[in-house]
Amino acid sequence: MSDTRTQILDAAEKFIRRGGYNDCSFREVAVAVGIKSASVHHHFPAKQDLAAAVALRYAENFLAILGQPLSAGATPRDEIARYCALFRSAFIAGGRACLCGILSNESALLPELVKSEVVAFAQANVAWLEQLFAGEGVETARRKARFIYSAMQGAMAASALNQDVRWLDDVTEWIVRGVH
Amino acid sequence: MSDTRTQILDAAEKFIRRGGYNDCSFREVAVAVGIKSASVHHHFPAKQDLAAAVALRYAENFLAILGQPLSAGATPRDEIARYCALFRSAFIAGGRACLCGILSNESALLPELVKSEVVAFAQANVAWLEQLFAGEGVETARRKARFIYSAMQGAMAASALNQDVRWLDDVTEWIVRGVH
DNA sequence: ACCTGAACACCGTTCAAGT
DNA sequence: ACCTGAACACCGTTCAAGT
Repeated sequence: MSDTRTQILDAAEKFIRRGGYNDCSFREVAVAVGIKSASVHHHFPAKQDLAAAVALRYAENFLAILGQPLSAGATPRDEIARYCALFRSAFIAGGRACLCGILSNESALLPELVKSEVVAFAQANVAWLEQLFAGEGVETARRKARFIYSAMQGAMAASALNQDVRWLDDVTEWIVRGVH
Repeated sequence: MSDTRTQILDAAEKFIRRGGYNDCSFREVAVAVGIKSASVHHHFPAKQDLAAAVALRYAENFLAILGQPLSAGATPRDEIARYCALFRSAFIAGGRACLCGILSNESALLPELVKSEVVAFAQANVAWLEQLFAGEGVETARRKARFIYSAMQGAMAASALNQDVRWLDDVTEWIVRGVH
């Protein structure tokens, strides 16, 4: 049995992935955990604290799975394929878009605390990808990295919208084939 | 002086682009127009009717600007550049992501009526792009089209998140150069 | 430390009532 | 046809009060 704080984070992540920041309510989280909504505020003073904690936990887990790029003799192309596959399995598992992708498109309405976590996630992703293109100059590396990250986030949104993983597959296919 | 219905659509679009579906409230729309919130329901019975009408108007305008592809001797590369530039100017004008891109990432929480408008927008975009690659076989054309649409939507979200149009520029640069 | 009930100003929606 | 005030069940947040 996990502690109350973890249960709150689990419930909040589920609701945010269901329908974004506004679709996650303290009252619904409280029911899922088995406490009262006012009690949730004891663990996370405001909603932005809760959402920021969810985003941080998601980002740390995502980046931990990515690990160090180009280890064990993997080629850049191998690593790009692995990167894309990670998005695919995240979609298959959750049936929905990347948590930080969902929050990205709500950026205009997000409290500053949540937004900065999402920005950090995007920057960490791009930094990881840039290492794959280190030999090609900073500008090209940055463009390629931003391009792959953007395409995967867009494909995730489209797959979620159409409830069809083949959007992700089509985009992945073209990225792996075309970026060289 | 435009009619009440148009004023409601204008206000609703502004609020949706500010912060998504949930950040657009009948009460705030009513204040912007100068009527009471109950009166807004006379023009649009439920919130999904209002949001669907906003999405439809946005899509029709976007597709009208795109027009017929490959007319006046334009090459596919010209048209791709024009397509990307349209997203850029939409971002510059609104300072925010594509209205249908914002709604895409909220797809899980959207009422069916709104979701189907967003799906139609995505399909119309892909259909337009597919015509640019008509000679390359249906599967390649579909992959390229989905890929460009996804990358631009993701880049829009990233530009809005970071308040920096250079995300869009970097991705556009790579698409125009790389898709051939 | 952790939880609670009650209150506040918000929200979408409904409806009987006005012109 | 178009608008309105009042009510309903929701929301995030606060706070005094309990253990």
